[in-house]
Amino acid sequence: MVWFRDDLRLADHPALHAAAKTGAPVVCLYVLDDGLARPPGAATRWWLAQSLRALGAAIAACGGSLVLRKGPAARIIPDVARESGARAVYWNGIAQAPHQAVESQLEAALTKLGVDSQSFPGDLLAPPSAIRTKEGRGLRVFTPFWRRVLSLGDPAKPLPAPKQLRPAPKIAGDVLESWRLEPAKPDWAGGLRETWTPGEASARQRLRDFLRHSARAYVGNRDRPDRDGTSRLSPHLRFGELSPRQIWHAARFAADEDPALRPGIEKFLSELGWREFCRHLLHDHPDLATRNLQANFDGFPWTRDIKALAAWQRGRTGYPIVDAGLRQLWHTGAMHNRVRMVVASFLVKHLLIDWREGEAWFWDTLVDADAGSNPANWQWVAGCGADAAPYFRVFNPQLQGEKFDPDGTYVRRWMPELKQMPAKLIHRPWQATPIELASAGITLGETYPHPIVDHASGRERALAAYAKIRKG
DNA sequence: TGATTCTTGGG
DNA sequence: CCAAGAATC
Repeated sequence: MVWFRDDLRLADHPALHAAAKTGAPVVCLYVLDDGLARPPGAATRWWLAQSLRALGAAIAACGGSLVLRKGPAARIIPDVARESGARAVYWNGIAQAPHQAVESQLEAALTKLGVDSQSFPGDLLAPPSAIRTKEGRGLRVFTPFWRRVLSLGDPAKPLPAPKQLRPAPKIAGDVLESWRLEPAKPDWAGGLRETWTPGEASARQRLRDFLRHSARAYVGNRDRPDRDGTSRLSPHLRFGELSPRQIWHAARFAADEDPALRPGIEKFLSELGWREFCRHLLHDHPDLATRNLQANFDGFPWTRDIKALAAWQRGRTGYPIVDAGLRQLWHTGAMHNRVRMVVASFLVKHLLIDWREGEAWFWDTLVDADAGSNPANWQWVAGCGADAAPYFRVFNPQLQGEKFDPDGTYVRRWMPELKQMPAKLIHRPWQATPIELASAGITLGETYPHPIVDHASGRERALAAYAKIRKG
């Protein structure tokens, strides 16, 4: 039996590969365990449903079948092992405390039943145990961390997908729809369906397309939300439709074939490195999503402002680049990386709202919401993280817009009310004259809001608040 | 993976 | 007056 988790693929799946190699019939099992780790948000639940459908179809095409069960994994899996007469249960390990706890409970339960169990690595380029300081601590700064990972050389070559699976005896399972992972009334997932095709096949296609078409100009384009320059692999990676080492080897191969890709590939792989870094951080700090990594932030004077938080969530802050980002998120379940930094800085610095509020919103709305990356990067922006952005770095939303979306293409795409605004003014509508506003069809305060905080005074307020906790 | 303000040196 | 760079938040 193979227990599938955040590894919804057939290729480079060490547990599945090992099970298929035994030549015995293989039961493929996915367990929806709401009590394990952090309950998924609405957007990731939607993705999970699509990805499970794709995985089920792929397994069926090899002659096997995917069994779905709901409940505590440590109880369900031994149950299914007994029902199916499984001799062994294999899975790919997840280096996160709650998952590791379940893995060891499960191992004990299976041993009691006389069922063999085995866990395989495959979710990371390097295990946390391999990247330690002399004192045995995890690295807290990205650059030395990534250097250490690179110094280990290439990770193992990806494993092939099994060509055939011997069918196992029929086991009762849930119907996917009964899990109600997808929204029904209302069905808000239209924008997600337009934007994404979950599943392993689509993930591999996207990787190929990226390496073929976007890697060359990645360095210049990756920070430009108005261009199509990023890989958009994050949700596929989040659900393990691709493994990091598949990406690593495909990218290296592409760079070897075409040296012109090398700078882009190097930068791209370092982004994979950030994912790795965040997961290692989560391994060392299981409470990453709730606790400031820098304890002096525990007394930070956050404001509770429900109305400002709601304005931010719905993209009604009066800063076009911020609002466009949050609308893109609401519609598609994703946001361009550059804009994530801008909206996060705005929430935490201009509005002085606790980073956990923003983290929770992203957790619920992002299709790529990741237990490591999401909290680690929010902490980074807030300045309380391991390798934190300096506290005085307050993004100016107007300048960020003008620099990274110079023609306003990105803003216009997500903010139809600003469509008529000329590029010169699109990132600062509050400075437009009444005539300019009228000819763009905008009434400030009605069709588009006034800025909910003034940038200069918001910046001063943030610096004053951060000054209070500085030395602590 | 910043922004702002002040200084400097050229026109 | 302005661009470029340094200092500071």
